[in-house]
Amino acid sequence: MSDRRLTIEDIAKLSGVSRGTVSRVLNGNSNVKTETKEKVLKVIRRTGYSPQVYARRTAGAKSYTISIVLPMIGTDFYARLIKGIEEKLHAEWHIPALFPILSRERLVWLMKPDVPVYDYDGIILCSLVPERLFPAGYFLSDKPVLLVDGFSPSYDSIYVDNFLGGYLAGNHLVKYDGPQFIILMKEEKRGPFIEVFTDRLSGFTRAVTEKGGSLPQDHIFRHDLSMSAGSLALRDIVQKHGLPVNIFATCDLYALGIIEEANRLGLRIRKDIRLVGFDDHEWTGELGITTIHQPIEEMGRTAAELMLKRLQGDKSAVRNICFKPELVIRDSA
Amino acid sequence: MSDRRLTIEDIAKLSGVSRGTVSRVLNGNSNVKTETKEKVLKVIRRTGYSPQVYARRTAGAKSYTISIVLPMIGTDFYARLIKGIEEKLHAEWHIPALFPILSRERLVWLMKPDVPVYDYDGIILCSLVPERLFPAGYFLSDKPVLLVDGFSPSYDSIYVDNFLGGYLAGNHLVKYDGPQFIILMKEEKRGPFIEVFTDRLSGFTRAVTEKGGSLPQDHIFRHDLSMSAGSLALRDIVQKHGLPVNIFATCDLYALGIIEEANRLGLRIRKDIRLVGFDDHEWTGELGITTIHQPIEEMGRTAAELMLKRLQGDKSAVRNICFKPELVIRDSA
DNA sequence: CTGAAAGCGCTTACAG
DNA sequence: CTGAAAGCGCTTACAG
Repeated sequence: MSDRRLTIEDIAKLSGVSRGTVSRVLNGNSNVKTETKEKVLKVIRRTGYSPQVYARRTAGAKSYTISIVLPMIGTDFYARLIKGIEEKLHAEWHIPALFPILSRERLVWLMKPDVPVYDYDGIILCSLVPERLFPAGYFLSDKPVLLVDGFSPSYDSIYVDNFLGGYLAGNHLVKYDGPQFIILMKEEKRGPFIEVFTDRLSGFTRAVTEKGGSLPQDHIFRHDLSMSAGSLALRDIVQKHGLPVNIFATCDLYALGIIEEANRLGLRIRKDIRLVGFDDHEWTGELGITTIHQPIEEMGRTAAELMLKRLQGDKSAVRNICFKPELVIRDSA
Repeated sequence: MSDRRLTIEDIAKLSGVSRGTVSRVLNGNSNVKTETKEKVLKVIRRTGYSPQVYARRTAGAKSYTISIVLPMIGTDFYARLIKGIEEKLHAEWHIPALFPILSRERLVWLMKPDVPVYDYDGIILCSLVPERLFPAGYFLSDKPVLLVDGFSPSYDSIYVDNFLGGYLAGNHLVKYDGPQFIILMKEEKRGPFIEVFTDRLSGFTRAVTEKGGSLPQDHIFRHDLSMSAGSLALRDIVQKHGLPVNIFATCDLYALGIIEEANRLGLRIRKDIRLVGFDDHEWTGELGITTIHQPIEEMGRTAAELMLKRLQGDKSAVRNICFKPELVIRDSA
């Protein structure tokens, strides 16, 4: 046997039919006599032949695959989002291919049109803003493009009202005495990624000031996205400002770090430290963290459903779907 | 302008050259007169033309993309592994496309040959065992296939000695008085995924029994992969067995849950509970968790390097590269 | 340096 | 039901 990969032509010869017939049994739709079909199938099984996916697509077949571009993997947020997307896609026999933007260079790579991201039936961009991503202001694709955890008037967008989320947190924390603090992720201003943390800060600030409070610059802690960032921030806060304090941890991971550090410092959650997180990840229940719920899986499912509709040819106006976050009160505040 | 996507033919006509010449400037390798090149480039820019990736590949181009099949996203382990892979791939202008196996159905999907996973230049399988995955016992691909966090004599494999990891943990914990416990993930026996936790259990058991100790069935806790599993297990252990206890948390996430629960129960780590984790994730340092270090990023980098070599035509014998885990002693034991 | 042509591995009307 | 043929959008020797 030669080393080269088998082609449809080989299978045709081997089973004594034409290339077209092999293609028909491969695709299973059109009418092929059972007998012929069996004959071809037998050869396929015996030889282990498999068609080249890209050749099929060159010839006009669908890929049944959706590109998902996302800033990272490894966080609960994206794991839940992808889970929601996968769930719905799967039901319609589509599947996601993930392209994480793990480095700055990958961002310029994304702007090249001849990259496999654009190779599939549709594209879901997570937490990205096309207007800022592309110099021309628009996205390089003739396929349906949809935004999750991101907003643009020009694209289907599924997102959550982060300002409101911050506001709800603030509105709850101001009921306690003591100063207000916030810890959030450093975000590039008007960079390619959506600035959800900045929105949460804005909403929080609004709530605090509305009640006559204030949020001085040194009550705002910006860090990278990690548990230890929460620990660090708490240490700083307690050292400089004493107790009690109220802290809005703009993601649950920070809240976790804060609780850890509080334990080490022997501080009491709720007494010394009032804490509100963000995301309502599964483990926050057990830890008694009061948090802002955002329907992450549902956003994913909604996005996938809309994408599927677009793929079926739905040409209706751009949809912007905004979910409302909710305060989930538990022990920590 | 018509609605259909521009083709290379359109660009050729528009710039008054042949299709071949457009292709040459697109690929940038062969000699094209600067003048001609500029002319074509201008048309490309003006029209926003981009070539179809799959058509290029049908005609023989490489994809510069590697499929990564992995059981989940959202854990530190896979985030670090992918980071390592991406790093090296990126240096050689290749990129990873991620295909998480989020459901059982996706596993049977994976066995279909006409699926985009097999569409790229190479395939890296994470934590999967081809012999068990495929009925025929071998993998359906004519491209290079490589295993990370998995082992097979028939495929390039990059993995860590999990038995040794468990042994090191046991060897350290037996120095303390009190009974030994282990918490690990439920794994399907001889399922498609590699059973790393079972290996860690075996190593641990060996160390414990070697020193004359024992590990009764009710000292073994099997759960899903979550922080709260650690909490649950600790509650059970303390309730039934009193203090002090020694616990091998076969992943750091369990250790985190244990520390959380210990705090809530008012138990002292190291005094009441001696704890060894697994993975040495970044945040374990801050928490003072004694843990088993495995070089996750390095495994990723090594895998990517080897894959790149295979793509360059390296036909040398199958490589099995086994990394040794190390005990990192901190406060928790 | 560049055009005309053959070829990549498929699919899908079009006939019969 | 099935073969022969045209076509998908590219690339790449082959000439000149």
